[in-house]
Amino acid sequence: MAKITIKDVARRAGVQPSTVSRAIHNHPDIKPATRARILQTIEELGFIPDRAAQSFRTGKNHSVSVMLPSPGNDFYIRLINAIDEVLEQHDYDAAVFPMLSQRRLARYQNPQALPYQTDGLMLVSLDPEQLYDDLHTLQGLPTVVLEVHSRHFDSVTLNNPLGGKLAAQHLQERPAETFVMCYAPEPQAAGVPSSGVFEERLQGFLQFFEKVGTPVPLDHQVRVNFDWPKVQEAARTVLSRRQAEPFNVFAVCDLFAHALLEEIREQGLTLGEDVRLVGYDLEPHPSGTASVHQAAEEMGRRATEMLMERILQPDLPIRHVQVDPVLKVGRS
Amino acid sequence: MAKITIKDVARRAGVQPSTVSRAIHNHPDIKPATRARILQTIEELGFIPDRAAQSFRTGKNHSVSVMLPSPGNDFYIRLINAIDEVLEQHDYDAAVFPMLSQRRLARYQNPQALPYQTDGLMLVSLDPEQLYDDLHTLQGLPTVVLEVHSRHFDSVTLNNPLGGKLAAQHLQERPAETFVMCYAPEPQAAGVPSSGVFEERLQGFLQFFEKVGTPVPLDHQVRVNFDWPKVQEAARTVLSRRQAEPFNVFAVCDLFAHALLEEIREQGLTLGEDVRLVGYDLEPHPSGTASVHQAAEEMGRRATEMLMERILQPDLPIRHVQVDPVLKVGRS
DNA sequence: CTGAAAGCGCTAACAC
DNA sequence: GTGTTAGCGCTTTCAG
Repeated sequence: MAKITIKDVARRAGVQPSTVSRAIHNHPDIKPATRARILQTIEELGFIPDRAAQSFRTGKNHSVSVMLPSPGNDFYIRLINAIDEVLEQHDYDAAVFPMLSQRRLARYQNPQALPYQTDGLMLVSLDPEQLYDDLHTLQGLPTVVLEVHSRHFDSVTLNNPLGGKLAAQHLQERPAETFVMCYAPEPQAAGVPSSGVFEERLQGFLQFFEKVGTPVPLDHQVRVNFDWPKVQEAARTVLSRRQAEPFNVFAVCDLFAHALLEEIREQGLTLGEDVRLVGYDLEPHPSGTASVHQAAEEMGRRATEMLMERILQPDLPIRHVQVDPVLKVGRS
Repeated sequence: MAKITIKDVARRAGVQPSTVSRAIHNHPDIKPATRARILQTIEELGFIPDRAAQSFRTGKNHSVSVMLPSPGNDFYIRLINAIDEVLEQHDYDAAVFPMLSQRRLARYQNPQALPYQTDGLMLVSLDPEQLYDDLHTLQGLPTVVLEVHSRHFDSVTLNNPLGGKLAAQHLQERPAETFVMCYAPEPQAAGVPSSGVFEERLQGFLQFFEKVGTPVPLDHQVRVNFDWPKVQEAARTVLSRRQAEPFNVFAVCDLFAHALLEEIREQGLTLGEDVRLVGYDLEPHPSGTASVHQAAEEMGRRATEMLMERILQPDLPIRHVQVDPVLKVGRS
């Protein structure tokens, strides 16, 4: 029961190993009949090409690594699915590397670590400058950065200021007292997602209202970090500061929106009537709310296509793509 | 700027390639001085061994795949960290494959798919019999199954009946009307975690009370699936059926416990006094509750060690390990 | 269209 | 303790 190699197939089919190789890879210069016969033999013997030998020989292993903070939230799942879809078309596969621990952070400083044993790397919500002590770790590995802008690598970012602006426009068409629940940056945990995106959303939001001459006062901007009890408290604060119904709220991320939704329900307010809430990537999308929809799918597709191109042509100039969100309005 | 190989190092250090190889791998039969000189040269040239060539040659790539339903929850994070820790000691690395989509499910039927290009496989909360149309997909790849029992592979399971029993014991020491919020299986989504674990917990719980002569009546067993609004409703149902305080509740999973906690808070009840809640792997662990603590870390460690052993000795008999949970009582 | 042959980079058995 | 050598399985020229 020794390993079946390309030689065994060749012998059995009465051809040379090189011809078997051509058959496997749909090489044009092969007579269909020969090809069919070889594939037949492959079936019979249950031959499976040795991928280690293939990647050794060709220098490609048809896989890419996706590094991200910690998956499981809806945005990342949609993103990974989009990536998978494009990769599949290129006959590639994705391995996921969630940066769950300090141990991994340290381990992956080493250029020999597993994530870099692929043909390409996608860094999601991770800033390479913060992640790596020395960018040299990536040794010229084809890389594209998602959700973060980078000078050194291809990148796909979301137009966060536009997201804020869309939220603002929506609310401005429904004039009322307007609040925003925004993110208060903390001492940065090493290598984790740059909080810049929330600030960008906020600024896009504030700037719109400034331009139209109705700036959002400071005490209508409630800042909080990601500590759930504090988030709940902040949601209560927002509601307590309102003068009357209806009033408007923009939540820069879904965690904040969920806290608000809970509080709104408890106080017996009606969404879309008493309070107009605009969230970010709300899922499920409750009626009576609006939500800036992040184009996770488009971001994933674009990034994957860029990566595939760079794998084929490593010397391409660096490219940056920005993807626009759209506003989704729940039917009320 | 051609690729630096072991030959370049050998030439520069005035030795043969084989000696360089020995230096890299801490082979005992090498003079410390020679070794030092070679390592020095490796530094100078910035040589990095070609992993593709190494795995081709040795048939090992020092990595294992971890397949799981969808990560992100606390249990899987703890598990992966534990796995990482043991792997690191063996100079191994883990690649994670979350089964996020039907596409992946289909793709990974193919024995040539990426997850199987490693030295070993860990299947977490996934039953190989359901996952694979044909177990032959795994082609004798060293495999260990976690959280699911398997006849064909090494496995590490949690003692779920004991978990239920521990919960029951705890509540029985605090006599009161006792409820349980348990899982109602739905038409099974293909390949996803067997719901059996919840049933096992429930049965352990019920059997204990039966044995001590105070069985839990049927209308005190509230069944619900994983749909959040329905879970909230079920939590309300539990509370509405109580006759008086104090009363006891066992929640077979953290989702249910969270719904109960929310409801308890809203009704202004006091944990540990009005209501004694026993959850499963509650995180954070609120005071006034008890929680069956699943030994994610121990499970991860044991499984990884088993896998390492099997990689070294593929012909070992199949082994099954069961890990006991412990009850953690929050200080009230 | 197919065959012949070289060799990718590394390791391990054996020789000395 | 180190050198010599063969070869892992596959792809890819180059010849015919």
